[in-house]
Amino acid sequence: MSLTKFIAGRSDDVQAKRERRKEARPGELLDAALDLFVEKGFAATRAEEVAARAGVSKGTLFLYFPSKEELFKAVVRENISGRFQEWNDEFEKFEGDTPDMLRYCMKVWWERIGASRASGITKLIISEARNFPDIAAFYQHEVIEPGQRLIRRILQRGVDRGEFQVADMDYATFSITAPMVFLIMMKHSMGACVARDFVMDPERYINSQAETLLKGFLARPEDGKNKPEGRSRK
Amino acid sequence: MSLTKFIAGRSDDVQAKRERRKEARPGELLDAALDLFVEKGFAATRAEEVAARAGVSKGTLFLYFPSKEELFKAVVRENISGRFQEWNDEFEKFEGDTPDMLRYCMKVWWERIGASRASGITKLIISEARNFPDIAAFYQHEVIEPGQRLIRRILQRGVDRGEFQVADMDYATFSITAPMVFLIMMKHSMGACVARDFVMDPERYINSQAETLLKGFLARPEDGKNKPEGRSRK
Amino acid sequence: MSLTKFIAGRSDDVQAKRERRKEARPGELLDAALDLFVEKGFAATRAEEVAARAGVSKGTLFLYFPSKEELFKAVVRENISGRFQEWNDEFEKFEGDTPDMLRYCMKVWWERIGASRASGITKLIISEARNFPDIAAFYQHEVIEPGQRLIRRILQRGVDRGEFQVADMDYATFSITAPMVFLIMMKHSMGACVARDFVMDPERYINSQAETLLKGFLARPEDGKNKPEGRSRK
Amino acid sequence: MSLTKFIAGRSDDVQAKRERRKEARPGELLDAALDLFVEKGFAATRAEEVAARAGVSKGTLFLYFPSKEELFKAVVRENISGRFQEWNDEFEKFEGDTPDMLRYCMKVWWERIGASRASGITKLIISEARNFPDIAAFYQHEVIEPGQRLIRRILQRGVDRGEFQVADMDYATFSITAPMVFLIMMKHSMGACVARDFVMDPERYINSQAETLLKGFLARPEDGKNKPEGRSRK
DNA sequence: AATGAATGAGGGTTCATTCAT
DNA sequence: GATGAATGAACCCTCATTCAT
Repeated sequence: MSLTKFIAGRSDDVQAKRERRKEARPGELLDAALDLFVEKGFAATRAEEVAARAGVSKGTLFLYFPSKEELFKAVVRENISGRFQEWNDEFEKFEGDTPDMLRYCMKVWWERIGASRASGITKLIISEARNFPDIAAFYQHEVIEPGQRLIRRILQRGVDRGEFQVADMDYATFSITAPMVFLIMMKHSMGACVARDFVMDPERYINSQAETLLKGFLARPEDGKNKPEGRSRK
Repeated sequence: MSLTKFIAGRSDDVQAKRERRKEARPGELLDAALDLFVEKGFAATRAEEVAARAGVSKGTLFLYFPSKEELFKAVVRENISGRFQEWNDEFEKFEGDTPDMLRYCMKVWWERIGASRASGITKLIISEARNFPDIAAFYQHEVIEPGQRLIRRILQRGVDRGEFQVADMDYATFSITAPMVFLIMMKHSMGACVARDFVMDPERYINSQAETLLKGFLARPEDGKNKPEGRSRK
Repeated sequence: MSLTKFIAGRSDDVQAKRERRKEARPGELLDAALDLFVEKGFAATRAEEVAARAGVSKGTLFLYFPSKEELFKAVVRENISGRFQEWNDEFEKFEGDTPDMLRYCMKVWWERIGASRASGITKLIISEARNFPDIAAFYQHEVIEPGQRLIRRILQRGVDRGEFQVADMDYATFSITAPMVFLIMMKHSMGACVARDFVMDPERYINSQAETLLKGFLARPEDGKNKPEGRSRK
Repeated sequence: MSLTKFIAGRSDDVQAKRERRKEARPGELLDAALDLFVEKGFAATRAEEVAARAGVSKGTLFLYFPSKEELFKAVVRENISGRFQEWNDEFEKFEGDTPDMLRYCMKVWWERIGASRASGITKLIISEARNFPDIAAFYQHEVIEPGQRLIRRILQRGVDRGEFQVADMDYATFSITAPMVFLIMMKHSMGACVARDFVMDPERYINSQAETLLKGFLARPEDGKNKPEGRSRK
C-alpha cells in the first residue's frame, strides 16, 4: 500500500541487514507515527514514542524526518495515494446498473479505506485541520474533491440512464460522503472509547445506508408529489 | 448536572451588579476555553490564552479550575445540553405526521445545536476522545444515547403509524445522525481551512438530507421487492 | 553604567520586593550572561548556567529574553552605550597640548573600558564575529568607527597645531587602536589562562605605548630625513 | 614536536602514489578543521562538516582523532610553527642596521604568518583560550614566549649598538606584538564581517607601524627631555 | 581501513502550575 | 480574590561518538 513499504517489502533476499533496515526505516517510522497520531493527536504524540514504536532511538527519527511537523506531513502524504484515477477507470468499465454501482462503490470504499489504517488519516486531518491548514487544503484538493467528483459521476450516470432522480447533485454527493466520515470518526474517536454494549457493524451500516440512499434516489413517477426541497427554509 | 454551572452560580437569579463580573468569571473562562479548544484542540490551546481571552490573568484561571484538564472537562460538561427531556416533551406533543416530525427534528437540531457554538463541543469531543476516554464515555451516555433514543422514538412512531418502513432501526438512526456529525466536522475542521469556492448551505443540506432519507423511509407497497440489506454480508 | 542597572538601582526604597526583582531581573541576567559569554563563548555557555548565576531558574531567563541569541544581542547592546558624544565633548573642551590629550585619551579608555567589564564585550564580539555577522557590523558601526573618528580628531588637532607629524592618518589611528585590542585580548583570553610569572601591568603598558607612539608622532624638523613608509611597498 | 605530524607521517619522503591519499588523510582533516575552526569557532564547527570538507566520512574522522577536542588540539599543534630556531639563526646572521632588522622582522612575520593560513591559529587560540587553557599555556610557551624573546633580542641589539633607546623592554616588545595580534583579529574576525568601504592594506599598515615604532625607539640626544612613562602611575 | 546508520546525552525552549504580594 | 513573576518538568532537536558491515 505504501510506496516505502513496497520498496522495503523485498525482505528475504540476500542483502546486508543494515542496508535493508535503512530502506525500511522511513516506512516503519511512518507506520508508527500514523498509529500514534491517529490515537493521540499531533501534539500529544511524542517523537520518542514514535521512534520507540518503530524500534529505533529518538535520534534516528530525525535522521529521516527533519522535524515532527515534517513527519506529520509525510504521514499524510504517504497515505494519500491518488488512487482516484484507478477507481475512475474501474467505474468507467462498470457494466451493471447504477444502484449496484453505488452499492459497490461504498462497499469498495469501506474495504479499501474505511476498514484499513488509511481511514486514520481522515480522522487525523479532520482533527488537526485547524492546526495544519495547508495540510487540510492539500487533503481537500487531493482527496475530498476527487472523491466527490467520482461520486458525482456515478450519480450523473444514474440520472442519465433514468435510474436516479436527483434534485440537488451537491447535496446528494454529501449524503453519500457523510456516512463515510461518520464511520471513520466513530471508528477512531468515540467508538474507540466506548464500552461495546452496542457496536455497529460498519459493513452492515454501509449497506443499510446505501439502501436508504438508493430508495431516495430511485426515480419513480409518483415522486413528484413528495414535498421536495425548494420548500427549504430561508 | 454541571459542576461548573454550580460553581459559577449562573442561574437566572438577580444578582448585585457589582458582584456580576466576579460571579461571571468561570462562565467567561469556559466560553473562551470552548472557542479555543474547538479551534486549536486541547493540547495546542494555552492556558494563558484562555485567560487573556476571558480578560483575566493566568493565575485567575487556576483559581477556578485546578488544571487545564479540569477546565477541559468543565467546558464539556457546561456545554453538553441535558435538553433531551425538554425535547422529548416537545416531540411527545407533536401532532403532525411523522415525516414532518423528522424534518422538524433535524431543523431544530440545526438551529439549536448545529448552528450554535454548542456544535463546537461535538467537534472537540470527537477530536479529543482518545485522550479523554472518560469524557467520551460521558458524552456517549449523556448526549449520543439520549439523542439516538429520541430519533429512534420518532422512527418508531412512523413505523407504528404505518408511515415508515424501517428495516434496521439502529442503522436508520445512524443515517440521521451521520449528516449532523458530518456538518459539524465540516464547519469546525476542514470547512474552516478551505477556500470557499464551493460552500455548502447547511440548512439546505439538512433539508435535502431529510428528504432523501424520508424517501427511503416512506413505506410503499412495492418496497418489499427491493433487495434489502443482508444481501452482501461478508 | 547599564541602563537597566540604573533603573534597577533605586533599591532601598519601600517597594514591593517582587516588583523590584522584576525590574532588576534583566540587568542581573545580562550581567551574568556577559561574564559567562566572555569566559566561555556563546556556544559553550548554557542558558541554565546564566540563569543560575543570576539566581533564577532557567524558565525565568526566557521570560525576559526570547532566545539565547537574543540574550547575546541584548548583552552586546546593553554594554555599548554610545558614550562617544560625551567623550567628544570632553575632548572638545580639552585645553592642554595634544600629546597630553592623547595620553589622557588612552588612560581614560583604559579606566572606563579596558579595566571594566565592558572590555569583555570587545573580546566577545571579536571571538564570535563570524557567527554573528550582524552583531559585528553593528559593533563596527556603533563602536569601532566612532572610536576611530575620535582618535583621528585628536591626531588632526596635533597636526593642525604643529605638534604632530602624521604620514598616514588611517594607519596612525590603527596604531593607537591596536594596543587596546591587544590588551583586551590578553586580559580575556591568553592572560586568563597563563601562569602569572610574567604579568603585564596594563596601565604601565598603556603609558609606555603612548610614549612610544608619541615619540613617533612628535613633529621635529629633522624628521624628513627618516626613511618614511612608502619605502617597502609591495 | 607535533603528534599529528607523527601520525600523518608527512615528511618529504617519496611515497607510493596510491598510498598517498591514505597517508594524507590526517593532514587533509587538519586542514579542513583549521579552516572551519577559524571561521566558526570550536563549538560551532561540526565534526561531519570537517569530514565532508576533507572528503571523507564522519567515521573516518574519528578513526584518526579520538574526539573533536583532540582534533582541535592536533590542529593547534600541527600549525604552531616551531620555526623560531630557524628565525633566530636568520637574525643572528643579519648584517644591516637594527631599524632595518626590525622592519624586516615584521615584514617577514606578515609574509610567513600573518598573510598565511597559519594566522588563523592565533585567532583560534585567542578566541578559544578560556575553553582550552592547556592549549593556551602550550601556545604561550611554544609561540608567544619564543616570539617575544626573538623580538627582545632585536631590541637589545639596537640598544647595544646605540641605535635604540628603550625605556622598558617588556612593553616595547608588546608594542611590536600588538599590531600583529590586531591585524590577525581584524583579518579573521571583524574584518571578515564588515563591508569593505574602508579596508586596510595589512602590508602598508605593518610598514607604517614599524616606522612609527622606530621613530619612538630611535635614540636621540634630546629624547631625555620627553616625559617618560612612570609619570601617571596610579 | 572506511563507511554511514544508529545512538542518546545534552541543551534550548515551552508552558502548566504555584505562590508571594 | 486577583495578579503575574517564577518555576521546572517535559519535549523537540542536535550532534559527537560508536559500531556493524
